[in-house]
Amino acid sequence: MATLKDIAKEAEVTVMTVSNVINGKFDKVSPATVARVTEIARRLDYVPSATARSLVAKSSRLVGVLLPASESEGIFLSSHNVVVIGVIERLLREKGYYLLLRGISAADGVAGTLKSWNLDGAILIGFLDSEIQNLRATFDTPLVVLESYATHVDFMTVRLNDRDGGYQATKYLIGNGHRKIAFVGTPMAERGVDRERYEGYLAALQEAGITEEPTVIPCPAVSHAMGVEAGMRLGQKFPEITAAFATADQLAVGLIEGLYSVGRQVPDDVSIVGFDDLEIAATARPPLTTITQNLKQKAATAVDLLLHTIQSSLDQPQETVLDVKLIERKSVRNLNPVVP
Amino acid sequence: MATLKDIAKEAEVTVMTVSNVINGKFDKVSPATVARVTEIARRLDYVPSATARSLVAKSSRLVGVLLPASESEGIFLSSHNVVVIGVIERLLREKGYYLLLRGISAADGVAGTLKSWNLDGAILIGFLDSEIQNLRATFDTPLVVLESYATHVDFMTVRLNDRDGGYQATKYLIGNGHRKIAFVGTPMAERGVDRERYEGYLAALQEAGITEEPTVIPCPAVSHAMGVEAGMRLGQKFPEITAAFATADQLAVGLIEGLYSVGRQVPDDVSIVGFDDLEIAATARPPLTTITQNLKQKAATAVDLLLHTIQSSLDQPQETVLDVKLIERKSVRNLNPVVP
DNA sequence: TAGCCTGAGTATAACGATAAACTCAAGGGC
DNA sequence: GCCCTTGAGTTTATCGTTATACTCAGGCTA
Repeated sequence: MATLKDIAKEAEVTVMTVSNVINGKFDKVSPATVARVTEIARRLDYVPSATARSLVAKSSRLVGVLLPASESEGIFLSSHNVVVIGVIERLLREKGYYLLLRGISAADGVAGTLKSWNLDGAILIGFLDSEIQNLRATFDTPLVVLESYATHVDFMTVRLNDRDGGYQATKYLIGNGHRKIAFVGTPMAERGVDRERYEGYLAALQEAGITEEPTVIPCPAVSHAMGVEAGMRLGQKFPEITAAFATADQLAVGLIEGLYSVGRQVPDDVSIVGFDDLEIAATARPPLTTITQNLKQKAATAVDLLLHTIQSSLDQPQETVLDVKLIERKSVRNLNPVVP
Repeated sequence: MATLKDIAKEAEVTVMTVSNVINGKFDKVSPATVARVTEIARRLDYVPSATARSLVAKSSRLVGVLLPASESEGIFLSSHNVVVIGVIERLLREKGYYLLLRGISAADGVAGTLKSWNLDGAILIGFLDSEIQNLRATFDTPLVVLESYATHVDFMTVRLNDRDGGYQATKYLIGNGHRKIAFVGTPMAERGVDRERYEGYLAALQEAGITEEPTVIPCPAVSHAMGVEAGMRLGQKFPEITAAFATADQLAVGLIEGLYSVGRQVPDDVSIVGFDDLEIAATARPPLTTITQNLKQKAATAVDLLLHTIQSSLDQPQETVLDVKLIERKSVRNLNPVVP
């Protein structure tokens, strides 16, 4: 790898002059020298050393994308995090930043030696409240938090309007004539999103004047298998239910299968609305009506927020709430009489 | 951030002595000094600067994971690449390396300024032959290539035994009494894996003495929608076909739906075997019999190969072919008469 | 007692780049 | 003719670490 020194020797100037040319500070250098140095740099295929630069500059142009890692399995990338990370990567790249991907395991001294890279900032995805506090204490760089289940925010956060998601899903079911609507999820969990979604669900019920006790099928995990189990339970123990709102698409897809296995069809017997709009939602049978989030917008907001904070060095707590909307597919049956 | 200098000042020794303590070179330092310096380092929460280290050392402890990026959409992470990257991340982390995730777009000056980080090595996932040649020319560090569609290999590669996969899938269908078996994929494409799988398919047919011209449904893209289309075509134009081998699970799942839409059921009317064992294979209806690959093994092999090459600095072309196996689910019907 | 080794450091230079201060000749104003 | 400015660089110091060579006092050997 060619260095400034190599170019300087060949061009018979000092490294400083070459540095000035490379960085476009032409007011210090004669046009003839600029041309000569530029040509030599191109010929030697010169690329400035990022490590040397970040040593002298305050900035490393390195952004961490941090995810929780279990001891045995490493990081987990859910299918929407995959999209989010893809968008983050592209935006950072376009802006001249580099992405350090890193799993943070609990045992790992919180962030281990990650500090050594002098990150300009980091995006945290999917951590619990306490973990975020730890990370925040370790890094003095700007941090943006995504997919946080945190209850109180004293850092930059981007999250969905989960409450409105629950509300829209439930209202849609009600609009299709359903009144016995189950909630499939964990309203009381540490997973704050489900609590919010549950509140939206309740609000919609109340607005429609549905006063009976809501039916909740708790799901301690978010997985297909859990959904199947929930579906079987729902089908067998709650025959009066005509619709369900599931707080995750994996659950919703499992639900369809669980219901089917106990002889109940979706949407003919039970209607379902999911949440997340994962790939499986579109390809499920029937295709799943679900709450969709603008993942690209989420990622872009996070990157914008982070880079803006890095550049202005004003790191203020701030919460950005993104809209969600319902996307209509074929998992809900309209119970309303047809108006002629 | 505390530096060696800060510690040195407080311990009243030179930075060199501190450096020796930090790096465990105790033969140069008295036990008393070791204790004192260690304590101060801990108290100041010292972490060595990776940038400074990689400037002086030859090694940066940084490994690139490079993926193709389209101009508009950024990198694409298929669901098995997600698993692969997760495992790569964990293994690198355990070994003290850091992962730089980076999309490479064609327009991007091949690898742009990525060289500036002085990567110790890189893992390339999913590039075309020509792109790999370009990247190889840009980087003088060890490279391991995964999911390559390359036809000839003059670098380290880890790939599946695609031919055997095609063979196993087809043989399984034959074993279940099928003789009219379609191939759904692109045998002639640049995508070399399909060609291999096609060869395995042909080999199995031949072995079973099936001599009729094979039925091929070409699929220029690998997507659910493409599969649906193929399924409709298959169902309508080839009513004699009782089974199909699809070279990707997305195609297979689409196929099920396409067949269904023209009135043919899987597995009752048509049996299907897929390839890849994506998450959607297990949750499809019916659950898809498919060819599965050991993704963790693939990732681990790549990391081992890379780190070993980095440490021994012996970069030799080498091809590692991993076994695949068929995983039996419910998308194949047994046509054999039941033996009493 | 001169010479030598050893333990415990220190001093210097280097990695690649940049910021800031300095040099030094030519040209301009009055 | 003298002083000041300007253009086109150069010099020096610095970022945080590490490798290598050096110092220097005390103890040991012959």
